[in-house]
Amino acid sequence: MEPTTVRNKIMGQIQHMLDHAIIRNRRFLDDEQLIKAEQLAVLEEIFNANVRDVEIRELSSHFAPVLRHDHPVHLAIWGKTGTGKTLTVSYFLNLLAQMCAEKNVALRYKHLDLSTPMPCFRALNDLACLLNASKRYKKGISLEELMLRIESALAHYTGYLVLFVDEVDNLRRDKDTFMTFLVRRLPQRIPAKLILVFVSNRLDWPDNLDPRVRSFLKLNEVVFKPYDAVDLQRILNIRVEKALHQEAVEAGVIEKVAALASRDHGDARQAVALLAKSAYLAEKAGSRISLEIVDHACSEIEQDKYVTMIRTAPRQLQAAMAAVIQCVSNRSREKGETGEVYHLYSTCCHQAGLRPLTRRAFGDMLNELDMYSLLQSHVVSRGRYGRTREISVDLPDELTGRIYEEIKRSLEM
DNA sequence: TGTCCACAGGAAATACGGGGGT
DNA sequence: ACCCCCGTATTTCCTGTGGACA
Repeated sequence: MEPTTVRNKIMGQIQHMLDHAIIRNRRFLDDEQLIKAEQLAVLEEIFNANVRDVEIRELSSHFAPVLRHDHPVHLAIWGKTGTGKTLTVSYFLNLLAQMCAEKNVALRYKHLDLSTPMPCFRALNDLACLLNASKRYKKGISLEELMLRIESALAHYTGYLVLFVDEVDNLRRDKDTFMTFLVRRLPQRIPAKLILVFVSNRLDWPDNLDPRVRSFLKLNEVVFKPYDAVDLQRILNIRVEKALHQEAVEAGVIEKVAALASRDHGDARQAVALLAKSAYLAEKAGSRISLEIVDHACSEIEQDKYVTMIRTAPRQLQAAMAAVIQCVSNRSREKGETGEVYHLYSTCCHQAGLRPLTRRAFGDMLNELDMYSLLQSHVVSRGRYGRTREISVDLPDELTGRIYEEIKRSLEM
């Protein structure tokens, strides 16, 4: 091909992409990439659209006594993931801190983020870091020492101290030690007026708490309901304004994304992800975002979930899945049965340098894969030819292929 | 009707691994 | 550094099962 032809072709393609640009500011489709101020700006708009109104009002009435120098009780907040608990509370506490500053009420708030599971030690350590009371330790310092440092850091502070403990149920071991410290010991040892705010996504969270702590803990409760379709539409609209060229979004797209998201989770983050994927696909195809593209994006996200699930699964589980896929596809047969699949599984393990588990454990793995709906299995009895499980894979062929490739890569086979 | 296949799946035993205490 | 403890993963052992077949 003539060099000029190639050049023209490439330039034409680039021009075409520019003409059909859909995404104006990619960063606004992914919260991770936004800096704090921008996040707050987005939030502000969301709240201005009357989303989370009820919850904010409850928070307000809970904290109102602070401005009258009263001491409110502690607060527990429940809601599923992606319902905006963390963001709403941070936003609210920011505002509250501002208001208090204006009215000369001393108030500090700290956000203790337990979004990854951690034992009591790390939680205390993080808290100490937040209060500038200590540096980060891996070990080598006793819990008592940490507690003392926290206490001495606060020894001269007499105002309000709001401690926002995010995702409390991630406290692994010794959670009672931590809770006892926060609920019983700390308030007695420091002059500050302590207000604890616990966020959790499980309703039954206080149930497995030390009864002594629980009875001591006076709680007010706020529940965050999942977003409904209308809320999600508002949230999405804001994102569209910031991130996309509006004319590239066909009518009904937002409604559709919102409906899909509210139907099966009500998680705002996932709704935005779906919008982002749609925009991305549309841009790649050089078209506007249409309803079909949303469907397409939805199924891709769905598929991606399966692939990441298998990618992050333990290797044994991967080997088991590989065996099932081999059995179902290679022999052009619909169903596999336990004995045969187990045999294939042993071979897989051998190839991947794993020690095969026993049949018993293998059966449990099949159940697990079934739960993730990576396969379907049910037991049948074949009379005097014994009982077995009929195992089938009910996923699009293309997806099965992707999963298999993923496993091969991961197991190096 | 009894037998027996080829596995399911429960319970208890055991191995493993990581973290805490000394 | 060492040992102990505890929660989890896996194994071992075992009983149960539906229906074809004789």
